[in-house]
Amino acid sequence: MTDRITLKEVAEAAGVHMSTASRALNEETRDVVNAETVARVLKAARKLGYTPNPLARGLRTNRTMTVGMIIPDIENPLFGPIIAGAEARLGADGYSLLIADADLREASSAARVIEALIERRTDGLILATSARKDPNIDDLAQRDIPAVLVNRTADASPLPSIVGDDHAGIGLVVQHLVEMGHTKIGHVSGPHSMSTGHGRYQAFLSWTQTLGIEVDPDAIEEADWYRVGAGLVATEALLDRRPDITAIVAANDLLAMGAYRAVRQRGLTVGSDIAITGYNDIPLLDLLEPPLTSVRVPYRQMGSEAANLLISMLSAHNGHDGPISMRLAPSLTVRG
Amino acid sequence: MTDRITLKEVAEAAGVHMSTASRALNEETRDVVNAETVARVLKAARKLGYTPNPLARGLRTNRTMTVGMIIPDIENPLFGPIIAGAEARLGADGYSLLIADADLREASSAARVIEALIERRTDGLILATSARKDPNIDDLAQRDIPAVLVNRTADASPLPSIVGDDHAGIGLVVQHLVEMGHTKIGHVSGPHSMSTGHGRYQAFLSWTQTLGIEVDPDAIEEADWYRVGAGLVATEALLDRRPDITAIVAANDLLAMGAYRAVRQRGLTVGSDIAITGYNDIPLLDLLEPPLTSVRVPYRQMGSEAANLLISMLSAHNGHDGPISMRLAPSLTVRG
DNA sequence: CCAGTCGGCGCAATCGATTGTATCATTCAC
DNA sequence: GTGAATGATACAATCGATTGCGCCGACTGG
Repeated sequence: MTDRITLKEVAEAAGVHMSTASRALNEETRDVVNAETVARVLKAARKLGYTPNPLARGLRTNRTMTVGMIIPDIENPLFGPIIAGAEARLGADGYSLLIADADLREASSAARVIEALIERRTDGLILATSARKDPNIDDLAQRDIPAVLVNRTADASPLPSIVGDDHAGIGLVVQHLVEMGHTKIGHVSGPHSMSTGHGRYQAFLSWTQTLGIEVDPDAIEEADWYRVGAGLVATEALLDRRPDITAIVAANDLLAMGAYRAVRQRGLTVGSDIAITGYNDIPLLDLLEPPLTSVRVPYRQMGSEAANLLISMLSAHNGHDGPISMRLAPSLTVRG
Repeated sequence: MTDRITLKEVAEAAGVHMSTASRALNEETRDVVNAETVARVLKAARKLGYTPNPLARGLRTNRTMTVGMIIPDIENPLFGPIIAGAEARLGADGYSLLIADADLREASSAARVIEALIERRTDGLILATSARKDPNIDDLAQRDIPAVLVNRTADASPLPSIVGDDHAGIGLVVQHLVEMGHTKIGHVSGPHSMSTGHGRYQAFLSWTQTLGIEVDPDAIEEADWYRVGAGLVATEALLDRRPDITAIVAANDLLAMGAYRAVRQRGLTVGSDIAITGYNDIPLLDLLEPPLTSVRVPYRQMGSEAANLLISMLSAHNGHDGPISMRLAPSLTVRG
């Protein structure tokens, strides 16, 4: 490792004391130093290639300029854009992103990961992991640790969150299907233990009612996981009960793919016999046969808004403005 | 933020001096302290909920227990497993992962990102981003900064790397196609500026020759990017020149999908008219029609091996053992 | 009985920055 | 001309750990 230049060396090169050099280098305190001196210090710093030691600074200021992000399942392509968006926004303000993935199956794992991130003295946390009831969230709020939820939120969350507008999104697909002439629409719902599963389910109920479509509990089946296999099973159950439906709104693209399979297994054709819609608009959907109509959620923006919110919380010298949550508007990608 | 317990407080609670407490808490130095005292300190630490301040420690020891990882395109689902594997391995040794994504289009962007990570005093770097000729890599090696390459490597890289065995992987698909009776096989190659594109291309040449299949430059086309669109264009050019080929080995799944489209646009049927194989075995491929046969690369393991290697480099008190690179064996997932 | 060892700890310097306060030279007001 | 105000900089404490060194008492050997 190359030997690093310290503030003291810069100060000596500029012929001033460390403290003066520090103030000259620091935007905020620059104005208490003579302009000419500032110039001299800056020049010396540039010439020597000075970069402040974040550890020393952090030790003194109690800030690490680092935020932690907890992902339930980093292999899920959903999170790539969220991470990218957050990282870009954080980087613009000099923050770095510490990534940790927690096994979403047990809350204790998430708790451990959160604790590790806090011990690292991260300035704040972005959680992409929450269930509708998550003790960790209340815990964080109680400890006054700056944190925001992204993608999923908790019921009555004490933490601000950035999520997609599931009500609007489901509205898009349901309206689309109705416009296509469908009146018997089923719903393969996501797990109700997650805000997305629950929210989309509620939205489905609400929209079918609003649009005057039949609302039959038998036409709704909950998948116990956001996986293709779970979608297959749920769709089978659904079609067993209601073989007459002509369209299925899946709560997620993977569930939609499961639905594709289930429909095919019955010898029916996706599209002409039964229309299927997805949610999330993950890549490659257009390569399916027939291509899947889905709801596009602005994940990248979601990540960047979450970062934005967290940054504003971290720099709020004044009191909090309370949790300012956001719902991002989705859009419909029509393909089928 | 809760007020944190310091070492001094633990020491006082245990009735010893800071330095003794420090030694007692530290595995390595524990043995110079009386066993009974160690127990007392540990108990006090546990009772008070002491967690060392990584900034203070890092300032003194010059280690942050943090490694940086640079991803060219975090939205590419390929990198999820790599990150997950690395994170898991690093976490086991107390390291955290700082993620940064660099725009792969310009090396200067990568250089900036690398610099930022170094200024953060990361202990080491994992690069998933290198081109075959990458000035950044030589720069890092010259500066003696611990770093490993993952997934892609550079020509004659001075840095150790963990990559997939492209020769073996291409061998798997070519052999498979030959066994299916194909003799006129085309290749849609990835960009030759990347080690994967170049390596698979070389492997294709080598295997066709070994197996006694025709080797015709006209049956090979280089896509300029790992994207569906690029695969489409390349395949069209390929089929224009050689409409008689019966199989295409694509250097990547996305290119394979482009090939699907190109074949269909010509009114041909994928599978019966022209067989297509992919590479990487990204998720959801089995949902294509017909499902895509692809080469599975152990990406998660790749990430964890890279982390493993880096950790061993970081803890090598003795000199380096030189760059120990690895090629991970792929496997074939037959579907079509 | 005395010198030499050694186990066990405490002292204090140190890492590299930030920041409250002291110092000093001017300038200004009255 | 004296005191106060002001601008510019230096001094030194501080953040919380690690670690080289030295001290002290007890034990051992001759």
